[in-house]
Amino acid sequence: MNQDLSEEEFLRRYRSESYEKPSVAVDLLIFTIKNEKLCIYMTKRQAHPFWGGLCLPGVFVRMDETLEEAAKRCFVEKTGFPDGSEIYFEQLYTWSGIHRDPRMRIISVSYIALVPLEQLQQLDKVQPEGMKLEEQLFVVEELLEKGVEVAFDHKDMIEYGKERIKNKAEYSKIAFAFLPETFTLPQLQKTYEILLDKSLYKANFRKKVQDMVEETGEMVLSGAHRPSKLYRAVQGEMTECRIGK
Amino acid sequence: MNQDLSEEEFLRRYRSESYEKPSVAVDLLIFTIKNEKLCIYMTKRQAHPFWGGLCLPGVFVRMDETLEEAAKRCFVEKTGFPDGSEIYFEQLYTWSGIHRDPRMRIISVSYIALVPLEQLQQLDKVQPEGMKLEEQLFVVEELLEKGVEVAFDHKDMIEYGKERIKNKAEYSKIAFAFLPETFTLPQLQKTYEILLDKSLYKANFRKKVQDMVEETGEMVLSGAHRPSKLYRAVQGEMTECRIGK
DNA sequence: CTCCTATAGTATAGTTTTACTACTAAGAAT
DNA sequence: ATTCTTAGTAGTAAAACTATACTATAGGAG
Repeated sequence: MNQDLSEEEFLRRYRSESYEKPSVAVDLLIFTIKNEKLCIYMTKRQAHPFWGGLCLPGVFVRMDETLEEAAKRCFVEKTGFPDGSEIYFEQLYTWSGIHRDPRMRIISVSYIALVPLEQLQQLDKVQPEGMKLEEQLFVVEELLEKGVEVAFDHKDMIEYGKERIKNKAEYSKIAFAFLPETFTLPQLQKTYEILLDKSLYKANFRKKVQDMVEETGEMVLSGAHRPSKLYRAVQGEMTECRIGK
Repeated sequence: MNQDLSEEEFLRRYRSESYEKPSVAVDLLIFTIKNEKLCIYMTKRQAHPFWGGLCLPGVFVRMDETLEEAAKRCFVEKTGFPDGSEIYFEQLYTWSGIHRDPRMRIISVSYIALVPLEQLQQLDKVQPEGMKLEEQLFVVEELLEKGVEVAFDHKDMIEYGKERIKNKAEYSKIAFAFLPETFTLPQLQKTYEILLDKSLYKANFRKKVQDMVEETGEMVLSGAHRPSKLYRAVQGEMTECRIGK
């Protein structure tokens, strides 16, 4: 046996293939905003364990794909989403509890996907009958309540994902990921308020976002009142931004 | 074949063991501050690939341990660190590039450990001769320069870890993790300045941290000038804090 | 002993941000 | 025309932040 090799090297070269390995999966948290509430896509389990419980969509990671590719594959397989439109993806956390799946050792890398509701509704038009995506959206706050049956450690994932989104809403532009290409400022403000879970002052809010948006020139009418201007997100990376205080 | 099972379930129950799986490893980023610079512990590779290049310590994840346990085991194996004193650990990111290790598919979960230099120096007293930890500390900024040979994707990890620390320094208490139990405010300020990579105003800084620290009653003398008070971090979770702006 | 230098620590003025109120604007409904 | 509703703007007091100037206390030089 080659004494020049470090232990690590030794392990890597000679024994790794013969050791038992955990499986690696990706679980996907597809968030959207519906009826002014943060919602997440879940399916009902039709098998043991956690029969009847709600669970996140997931796939096993293949040998020829990265985690991000697996997450996107998972998204495509569940939603029938066509290439082209861009979806916000972000790695969330890697979960490794030894018995998190009672059947076998699975390490799961969770990913967040943020999708405007309009886009999910678009996708529903090309779904095979039955299974409409929109009908599988659950209000995050309600899922997190005690007593709700969520499979595996997926409730922890949702809690963690919700917090991540809340934190990032403060200093990044992720709120825009929940909105369509063009939107009004009241819509944008409402989105921030939902994510941050607090109300904001209109005048202050507008000052803060003014450098992140630009007018499209169009207006939208949404009821018996003054119409509002349509905006779009200005291109380019963040120039710094801080919304919630 | 049971048609009641979802595809996912089907995979999990019947085929997962027979599929090829990636290996799962943990790589550890041990950060400390030395000579007023952010440094990281690295070892020199004595084998192909990347012979002579610097790399992070890592271990394969065992079937009976979580990722966090593997990270701590890695730390103990490299440093001889005794149980008792508390070290800050945090999961950083999971790296999955298909050829990130040219020998085989390894998915690596990176962890950050923040250690006060004094503690590494303590550990050195119980090291087997040779291999002093302190001598394997490298200045992060220098490592990230072009031309420096860092093995695998470990340069990306270091870059990412550095940014994480910088960001978290602003709104969390991680700066304290680089300091011993007791410290002076100029020391704390310097730590923040190193992590945030900018200078801060003394008076303003002190106002901001005043609720996070408490006086020990002792003083320290460090030269031909007024001595400074010793402080310790106040217990309890963050009450909110924002240092760099 | 006095003065000088160096760093510890404090006081405070000026600026920006935040919290909040009050207004005008523009559509629909009556 | 009047009223209702939401869009959008103006302005202000209080709080927080930025920046500078100050005092305090040690060692060392003369």
